[in-house]
Amino acid sequence: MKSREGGFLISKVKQVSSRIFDKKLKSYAVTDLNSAQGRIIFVLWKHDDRSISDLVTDTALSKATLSSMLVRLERAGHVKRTIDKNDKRKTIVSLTEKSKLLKRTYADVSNEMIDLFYQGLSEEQIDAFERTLQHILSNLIKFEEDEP
Amino acid sequence: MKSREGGFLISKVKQVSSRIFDKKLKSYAVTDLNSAQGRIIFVLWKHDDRSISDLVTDTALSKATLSSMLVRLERAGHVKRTIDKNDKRKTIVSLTEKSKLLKRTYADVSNEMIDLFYQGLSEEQIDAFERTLQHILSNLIKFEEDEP
DNA sequence: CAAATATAGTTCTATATCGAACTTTTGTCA
DNA sequence: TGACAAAAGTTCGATATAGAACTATATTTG
Repeated sequence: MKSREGGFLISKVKQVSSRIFDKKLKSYAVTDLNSAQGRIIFVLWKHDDRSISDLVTDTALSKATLSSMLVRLERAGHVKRTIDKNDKRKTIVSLTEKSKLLKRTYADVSNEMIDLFYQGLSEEQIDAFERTLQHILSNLIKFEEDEP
Repeated sequence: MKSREGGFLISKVKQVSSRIFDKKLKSYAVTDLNSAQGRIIFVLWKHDDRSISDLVTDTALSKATLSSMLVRLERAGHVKRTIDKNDKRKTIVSLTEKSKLLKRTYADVSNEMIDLFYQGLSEEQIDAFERTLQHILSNLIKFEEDEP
């Protein structure tokens, strides 16, 4: 059987790309948002006013992680948290104007990252890659849901 | 242009798979080694007695991260550190007997992870995926080396 | 309806991660 | 050779991350 090390490779890619992403953000004078926080803001740009449970699903982070990250994001003025009127257990996380202004710059950095990622690969290869990645993510999420 | 989010997907896959890996290790009664530490031990299994700089290359972690992780790994008895006779700046990291005994169990957990990862994919798809992953990693590493 | 259970978040504690600044040792070169 | 530069690690302070235990609210069920 062939030896596989997809998980190891993914860890390395994640490590290096986070470092580069953070450096690029700084080079664009984005000093009060890092790549980890950006992942959370990113999902809110796609769908604002989400509960923390929703963000757990969207980001694949634990609720403990999100809880503390949101404190920092709120302190930095990127999001605000309000309690859901209809269900007082829920917290609704919303973007502020400040974070909306960052969207364009963040998108530029993201695009630079994507260009770097996929340098030297064809559209077909990229399509196949992202499809496989999505498939792997589904496998993992299904597993995590089945044995909590 | 098509919207790409490979980096975002990879972050999520890394997040979920690390959580699952840690849970699997515990289920195998491996309580004094987690997945992050395992990544370091893993490269030492492939090539023992490496300097910390070598490990920076092999693991894609920063030297600051490795420095503190190795303290914990040494304290837990998984590795020992010795100063290179010929170059006193260098530290040589070596596996202990204890960590060698873990190799089989760790490999079992790794294989379970790989099976889960690639469930429902063909050998060809997996080959292509790992090749692309390797390509992306090369792109990133080259970039990081070029602008330090 | 009251008690039991489930859901949503927070807090606590520990590890992981990194950049920047630092020390020590080695290498270079005028 | 002596000063300067480069290389190898460590330390420090900050953020990221998660499991376990906890609080508060909502839902289910007898």
